[in-house]
Amino acid sequence: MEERKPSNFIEDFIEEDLASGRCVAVKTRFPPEPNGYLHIGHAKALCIDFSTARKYGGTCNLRFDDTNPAKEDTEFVNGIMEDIRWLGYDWAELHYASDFFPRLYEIACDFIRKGVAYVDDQTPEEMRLNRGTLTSPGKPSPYRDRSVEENLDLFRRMKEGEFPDGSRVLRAKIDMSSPNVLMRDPTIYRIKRAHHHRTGDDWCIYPMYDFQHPLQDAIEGVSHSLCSLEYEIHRPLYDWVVEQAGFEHRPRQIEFARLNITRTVMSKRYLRRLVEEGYVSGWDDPRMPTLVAMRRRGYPPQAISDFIARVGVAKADSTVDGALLEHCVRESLGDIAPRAMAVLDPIPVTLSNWEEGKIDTLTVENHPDHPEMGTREVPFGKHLYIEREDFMLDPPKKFFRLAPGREVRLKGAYIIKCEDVVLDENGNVRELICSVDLESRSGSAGADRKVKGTLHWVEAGSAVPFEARLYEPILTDEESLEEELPDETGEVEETAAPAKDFIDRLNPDSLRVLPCGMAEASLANASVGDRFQFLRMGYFCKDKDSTAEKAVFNRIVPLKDTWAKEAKKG
RNA sequence: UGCCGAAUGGUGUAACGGUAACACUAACGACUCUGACUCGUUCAUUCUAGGUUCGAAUCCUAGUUCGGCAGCCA
Repeated sequence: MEERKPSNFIEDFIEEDLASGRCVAVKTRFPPEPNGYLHIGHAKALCIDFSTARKYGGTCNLRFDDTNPAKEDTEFVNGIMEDIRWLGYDWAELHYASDFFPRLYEIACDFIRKGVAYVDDQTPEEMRLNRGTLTSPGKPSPYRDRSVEENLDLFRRMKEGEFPDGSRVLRAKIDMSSPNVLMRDPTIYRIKRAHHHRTGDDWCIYPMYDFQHPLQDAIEGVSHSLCSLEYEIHRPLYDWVVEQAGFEHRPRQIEFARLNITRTVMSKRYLRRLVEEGYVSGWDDPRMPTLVAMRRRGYPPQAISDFIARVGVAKADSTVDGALLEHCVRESLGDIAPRAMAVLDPIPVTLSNWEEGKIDTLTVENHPDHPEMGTREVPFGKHLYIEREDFMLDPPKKFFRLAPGREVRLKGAYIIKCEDVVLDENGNVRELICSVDLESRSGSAGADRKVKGTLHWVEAGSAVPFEARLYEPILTDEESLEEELPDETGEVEETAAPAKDFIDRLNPDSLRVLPCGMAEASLANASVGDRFQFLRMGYFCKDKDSTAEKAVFNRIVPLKDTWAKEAKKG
């Protein structure tokens, strides 16, 4: 049998549990709340949950923690299921916390009977005050010692809808002076009249996360409950709840650091704001870190799982460089995306010594490393387009593209020489007049002459117009810049300017639209979702906004560009 | 001032007492009909100070720094 080595601390624990017999079969769960779309941060948790189970021959459930009807919706449960499948995972069992409301209610009653839960009539404000502070103990509620009968009655009446929202809660009776504030009689049920997307108006009381989650894990028979670091402090409560409920089988909660990516918003709250306040076009705006957005933008799912695998799992907070994700996307696309030529920002080129109306049909490979991907035919004629940035009137020394009097090869076609430049009244380049070296046709006997640069191009008469949408990270680098400027005294005054709203950190250039692109004729047949490498410009994916008149292509990710860096240096 | 947790290159992970590895980034070079890809080369005395040991990133002690916790959110 193949040796199975643990590759992170979670698997160390699992090995330990397997060896000690504490756990017989590995069972995990992915427990999203359906209150938004999944983002790449969820993808990390998801990949860990599913792949860990898979590695140990176990199973992983999908469970919707739908215990807060105010924020949840069916739209999100469907979206979440779609995203998980897109990433290539499938769940063993599908559960909704809401399916277990009756059972959870019974367990809560058991807690009351055991004397470990009570109904509290304090106002939220009173509860807050009596909870104490981080450094001082809390005070017991005056209702803490109600009789079992009274508690049972009150709790039943809470459920029956006799009391207004917020008037009472059910609390676990633990320890009001615990150094862990979460253990100071946490609320486990609240009254909330809101329409639930699955149970409708059947219930007006809903269990809290700290009660529902551990019990649900135990009920499902989860062996390892993997979650992010912020729940670490909940673990004693988690264990307490499971123990009080008398489950023989005790799930083990293990926490890991969540994913952060540079210049990326990764909080559902903020993502929601971006959508609701119109900073982006929706949850699937290609600038969003949501999985729907990444899918629309053209990220292959395997690039995401590969990225997650490379990021690793640890307990230390960290921020991964977005360049790693881009690298994973390029790597997976490099091999599978067919090549094509498209000019994003065209300059017309007229070939002075090419006969008007004459078309030469060239055959070009669809992938330089994969001949089996075949070839396609590309027309070449007197009128062409090249990329505006591939021409300079007065080029610096290291620029080896087109300039007055210079030669370049047009990819798969001929070598041309810039003979004349037509400027408009503002001095902008309107058109280039070039001569062709008729002997230099790719593949012909005279084609081995070398020139410094090779450009992509498109034949004007057959070109397909399109709109290119180019993306950058949604946040500027500002945050790090701010951090580099600490006050001389080192003191951060409380009167200092409040932390910048993240809205102020939004990158104004996160979306750049180039509406006048021209693509080679073969792109006319592309379908929405098709991905290509536009030679020298990056990987692109046809967007759903495309119309019959004009295609829209999202740039998934640019190619690496050492010239751009060179040019920037000045 | 309480409790819980974490500190390894620019970034993220690895090394499970035996002499710091892998990936990304960056820089330089080779190759190139994509300035891509590919291929080379370069970039760390493991937060600090003590201690244990033949030997410490790993163990111990004391600090330092960072993160989380006082919802009727999850």
